[in-house]
Amino acid sequence: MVTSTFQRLDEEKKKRLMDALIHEFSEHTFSEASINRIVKDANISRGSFYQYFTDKEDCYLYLLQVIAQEKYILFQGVVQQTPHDSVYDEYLGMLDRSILWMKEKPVYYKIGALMDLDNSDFIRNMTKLNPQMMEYFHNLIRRDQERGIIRKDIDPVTLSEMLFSITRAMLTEHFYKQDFTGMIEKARKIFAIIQTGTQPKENNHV
Amino acid sequence: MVTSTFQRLDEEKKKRLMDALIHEFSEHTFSEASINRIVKDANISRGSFYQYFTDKEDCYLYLLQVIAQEKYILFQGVVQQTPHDSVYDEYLGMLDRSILWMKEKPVYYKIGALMDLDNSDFIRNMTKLNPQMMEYFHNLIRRDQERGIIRKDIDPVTLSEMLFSITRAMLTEHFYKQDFTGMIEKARKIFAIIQTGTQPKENNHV
Amino acid sequence: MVTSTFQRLDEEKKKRLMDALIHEFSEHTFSEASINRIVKDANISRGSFYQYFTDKEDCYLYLLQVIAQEKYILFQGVVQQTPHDSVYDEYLGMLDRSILWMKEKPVYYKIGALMDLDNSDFIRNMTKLNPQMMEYFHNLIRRDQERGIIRKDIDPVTLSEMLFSITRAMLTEHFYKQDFTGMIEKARKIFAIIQTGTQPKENNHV
Amino acid sequence: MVTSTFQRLDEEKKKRLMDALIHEFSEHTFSEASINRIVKDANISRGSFYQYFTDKEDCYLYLLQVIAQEKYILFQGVVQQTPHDSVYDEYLGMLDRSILWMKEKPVYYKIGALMDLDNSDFIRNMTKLNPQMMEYFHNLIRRDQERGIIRKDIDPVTLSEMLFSITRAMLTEHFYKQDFTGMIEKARKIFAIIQTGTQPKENNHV
DNA sequence: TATGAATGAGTGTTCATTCAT
DNA sequence: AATGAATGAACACTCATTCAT
Repeated sequence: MVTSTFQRLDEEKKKRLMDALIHEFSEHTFSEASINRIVKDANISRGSFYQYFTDKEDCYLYLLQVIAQEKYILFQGVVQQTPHDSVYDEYLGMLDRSILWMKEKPVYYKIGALMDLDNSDFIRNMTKLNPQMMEYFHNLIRRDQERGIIRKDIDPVTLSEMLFSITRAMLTEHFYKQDFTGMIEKARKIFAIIQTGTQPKENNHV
Repeated sequence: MVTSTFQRLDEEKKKRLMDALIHEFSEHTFSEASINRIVKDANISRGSFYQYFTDKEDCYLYLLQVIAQEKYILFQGVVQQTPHDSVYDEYLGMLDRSILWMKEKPVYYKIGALMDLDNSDFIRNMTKLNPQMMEYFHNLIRRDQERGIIRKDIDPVTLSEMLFSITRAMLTEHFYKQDFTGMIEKARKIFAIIQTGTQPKENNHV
Repeated sequence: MVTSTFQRLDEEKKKRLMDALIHEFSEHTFSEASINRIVKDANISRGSFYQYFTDKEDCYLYLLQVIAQEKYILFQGVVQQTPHDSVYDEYLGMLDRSILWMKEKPVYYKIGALMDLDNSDFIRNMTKLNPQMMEYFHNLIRRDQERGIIRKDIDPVTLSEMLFSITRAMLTEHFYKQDFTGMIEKARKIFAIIQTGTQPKENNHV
Repeated sequence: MVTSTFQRLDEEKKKRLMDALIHEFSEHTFSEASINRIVKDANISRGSFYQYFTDKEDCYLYLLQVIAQEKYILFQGVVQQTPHDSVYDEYLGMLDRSILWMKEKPVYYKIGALMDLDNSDFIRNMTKLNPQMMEYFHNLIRRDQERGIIRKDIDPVTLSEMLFSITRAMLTEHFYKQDFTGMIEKARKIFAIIQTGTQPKENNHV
C-alpha cells in the first residue's frame, strides 16, 4: 500500500517521483522496470522509495490507479454528453476522446499497453473492461431500442461487445502506427455497415 | 541460427529441451524468461544450451517457428474447405479451429499472447497479422459479393478487419476465462447481426 | 567515475579494497584481471564493488591515477633539485628515484608494465610518455648547450629520446632481474660514452 | 609439445591452422585468445586441435618458435653481410631489415609485442635478447676497436646494450605510429652523436 | 585419426530489498 | 523521516578441455 508518508510529501518531490514512475513504466515492462533508475531519475534515495511504497508492485499499482483516475475523469465527459445521439455517436465520441487522450498522454497509454502484456496475476485483474462503462453503453443501446433506432431482438450485451472489440482494435492499431488521421471516418464507415448490415436489400426480406 | 548440433540431438533430449522452452516461454515474457531455468528444467548443462542456440533470442525464434509451423498445418485445413460457404462460415470455421488449437495447445497460445506484449523490436515484427490469410478472406468477401450474398458497396478490407477484430477479441477473452463453451454460438449471433444490420426494417428504406 | 560512496568509505575497508586492486592488477593484465578475485580478496560483496566503481575499467583507471599521483609526488623531487648539475646528472637522479620507487613499490611498477602490454584502446592512450617531463629535459639540454657543456648543433629532442630509451631499457631489464646493484654506475659509464663519443681522439678532428 | 600428428598433417590443413593461429594471436593476448575462434577459423574440429597440441600454451609456444625461426633466417642476412662496414652500419642494416620485416609481417611483430606483455612465466623466458646476436655485435665492436674506429677503452657490452636499447625503442615507437619514414635517417643522426659525443670540441681535451 | 557434443566454472554486471545511522 | 551502504542471487554468455564414438 502506498504509505501516508508518500501522500504527505511536498508537491514538488511527489511530482518528481510520479514523473519518474511514468517515465520508467512507459518504457519498460513491469519486470524490466528498474527501481534503480526510478530513484536516480526522481533524485530521491533508495531508502525513501521503500518508505513510500512497500515494493515494486506497490508503486506500479499506485501508478495504474492514478492513470485510471485521470482516464475516468476524461471519459466522464463522454457519459455526460447530450443524450440525443445514437449509441454509435457515443462510441464515436468515445473514440474521439480516446484519440485525444492518446495524443496528450501517450505515456499513459503505453503503460496500459505494457500492462496488458505482463502476465503477473495482480495485473490480470486490472485489464478487465470497466464494468461501469459497459453498463452505460448497454443502457444506451436499450434506449436506442426504445427509440426505434436499433432492432429490439438484438442483445445489447452482444452488440456492445462487438463495438468495443472493434474500437479497441482500431485504437491499438493506430497507436502503433502513431497516426490517427482518418480513424473517425473509418469507424463511421464500419458503424454504417453494422447498422444497415452486409446483406443486399433484396436478401433482406428473405 | 539453431545449430545443426541441436537438430542432430537424440529425440528424447530434444523433446526435453523443447518442453522446457515451451514451459518457460509460456509462463514468462521473452525478457523475463531465464535460460538458467530452461537448462535446469531440460536437465542439460548451460554450455550445451549455447551449443544448440546462439543466444536467448535464437532459441525463442526457433520456438516461435515451430509453433507457427504447427499452427500453419492446422489452419491449412480452413483454407482447403468446401468453397460453397459464405465468408461468415469461413470465419466460424476458423474460430472452431482456433478453439481446437487453444484447447489442445494452450501453452502455444500463451506463448503467442506473451509475445504480443513484449515490446522488443524484433518481436514487434512478428506480431503483424498474417497477410496471406488476410488476402484469403478479402477474396472470400469479393466472391460473396459476386454471389450476391454481400452488398457490393462494402469495402472488403474494412469488413475483413471488423470480423478479425471481433473474432480475435472473442478468442482472447475466452482463453483467459479458460471456457470456450457457447463461443461459436455467440459468434454466429454476432455475424447474424452484422449481416442483417442493427436497424429495424422499417428504418431500412429511409 | 569512482563514486563518492567509495571516497566516503572507512579507511580500513578502503585500504583492503585498494590492496586487492593493487594485488590483482599487478599479477594480471587488465583483461585477465578478475573482479571475482578482487572482491573475494577485499572481502566485500560483489554488489558493493559496483557501488564503488561503475565498472572494471573504472576501478582500473582509478588505480592508475592513484599510482600516477604517488609517482608524481616522488618525481617532483627530481625537478626541484639543485640546478647546477648537467642534464646527465639529472637523468642519473631520475634513475636513482626510479630505482627507489621500484624497490619500495614494485607492484606499482608491475602494474605499469602490464598496462603497457594490454592493447585495449583506452590503455594505449595512457602509455604515452609524460610530455611535461619530456619538456623539462629538453629545456635542461638547451640550458647545458648555453652553458657550453653540450654541443649546440645537437638536437635536444633527439638527445632526450636517446637518453630516455636507454634509461627505460635499463630499468626494465634490472626490474626483471630484481637486482638494481651497479645500475647507477653502469648508467654513468654509458653517459660518459655519450659525452665523449666512441671515436678515438685522433679521429675526432677528421 | 606439438605432436607428430600435427607435423604429419597435409600441407593445406597445416597452413589453415597456422594462419588461424597467427590471426588469433596477433589480435589477442595469450589469455584473451580463444581456441574456439581458432578452430572455427581454421575449420578443424575441436578434438583435432587437442590432438595436435596438448593445450593452449603449447600451440602458442609452437607459433612463437615458427616466428623466431623465420626471423632468424631473415636476420642471418645481416650477419653475413660485407664485413667492411662499421658496427654502426651494421645496426643500420639491422634496422633496415627490421623495418622490412615489420612491414611484410606486421602480424608477426604484433604477436611478439603482445608476447612482451603477457606475464605468464613461460613467456618471460622467451623475451630475453637473442644471445647469439648479442655476441655477434660484441665482436663487431671489438673488430672496430682493432680497426681504430672505436675507442679501445669502451666496454663492448655496454656500447652494444646502448645501441640495442635505442634501436628497439625506435622500432616500437614507429610501429605503433605505423610510419617508418625517416627512421633510418634519425638513427644515423643518433649514431653520429654517439660517435662524436655530445661535448663541444674545446671541452674534449680537458 | 578425427570428430563434435558435453561440461561446469568462469566472466562482468544488475537487481530489489534491508537496515543501521 | 531520510539516507545510502550492503548484499547475494540472478542475469546472459564464453571458456578450455575431455572423451565416447
